Amino acid sequence: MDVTNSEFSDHSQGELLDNQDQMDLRRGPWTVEEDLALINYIANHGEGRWNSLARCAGLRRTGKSCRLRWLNYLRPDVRRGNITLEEQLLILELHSRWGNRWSKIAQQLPGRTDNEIKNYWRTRVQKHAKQLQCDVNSKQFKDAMKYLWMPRLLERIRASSMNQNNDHSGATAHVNNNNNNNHNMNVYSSSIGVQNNYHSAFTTPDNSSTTATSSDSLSAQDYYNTFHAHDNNNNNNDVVLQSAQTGHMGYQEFLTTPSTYFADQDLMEIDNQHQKTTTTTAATATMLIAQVTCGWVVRTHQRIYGMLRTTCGFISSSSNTSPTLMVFN
DNA sequence: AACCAAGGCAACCGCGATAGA
DNA sequence: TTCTATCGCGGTTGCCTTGGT
Repeated sequence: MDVTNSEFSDHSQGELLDNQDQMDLRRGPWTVEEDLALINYIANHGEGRWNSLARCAGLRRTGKSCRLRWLNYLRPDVRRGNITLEEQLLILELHSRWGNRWSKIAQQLPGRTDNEIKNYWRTRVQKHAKQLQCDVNSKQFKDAMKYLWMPRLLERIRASSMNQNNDHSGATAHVNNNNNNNHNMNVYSSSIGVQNNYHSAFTTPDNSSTTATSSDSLSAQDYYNTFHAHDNNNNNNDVVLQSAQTGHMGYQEFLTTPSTYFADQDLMEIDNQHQKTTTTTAATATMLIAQVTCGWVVRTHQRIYGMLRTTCGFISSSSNTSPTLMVFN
């Protein structure tokens, strides 16, 4: 493939290059040699000033191209591999909050790039919307995400966590090791404080067990169940209940799935104790659980559920737990 | 084995924001 | 204040892979 771009121009940004430079510029996939040149140069001189960096490194690429390659692929902390269930959950939740703010969303998933998340959204999430024959921004689709997809992800995360605990006792020890590096870690660090803690969570070697697979897709029956209910009754709560009763989740499990029952004021109350910033929605609970089950606190996340139940007025055997349990040692 | 369609993803493009001369 | 260079973001494109026929 001839990747030389004789037509390249980016004059709109004032990134002017002389004609000879433009003739020589390469486009398309990067070669190993180019990657090495970029890595070596940045290792010795640091990043920034991308146009001059490209020239000094002897790369026949635009500064933009170099920056993109570095940020999205070569950076040492880029996290490769499939999007995990926890990450999926976070993406769904954060997108519902922030929309297509890919960069902002990516900041909450250390090692993931905005490009990767954007691609995930466009290929996986929009596929579901297409299956539903509805717009990805429609209420119909958002309901499907909130009441089916996200609870399903939670269930799978929980199941995966259980398996890890049951299958190998080392899982707990590992989590504890992580926690040792994060004394007094606070689950309610929420979107602002998540990043540091998240990183250690993602280093859990067993997280591949929660990697996304094709089975993440909602089945046609799921859609039917949800929207058949929707057709019969426009009351959202009824839709939820019917979905729970007819879907894969058991009713009791459904009741204890945070995104289905959390009231805004409940979480606002909790969230206010830890940050005075954003309005917290029911879906925040989903994110918190995702964080919890990410690995740092697999052993204790059942207690979190208990606390959350208590917070929402669900009296259970775990109701003697209190919000203080949200701080881990 | 060959062809085709769909999916996944890396890379590119355009534009607005920002910094600094 | 204006102009230019650069950065960063979101949208889009197009190539490669995979799965189905």
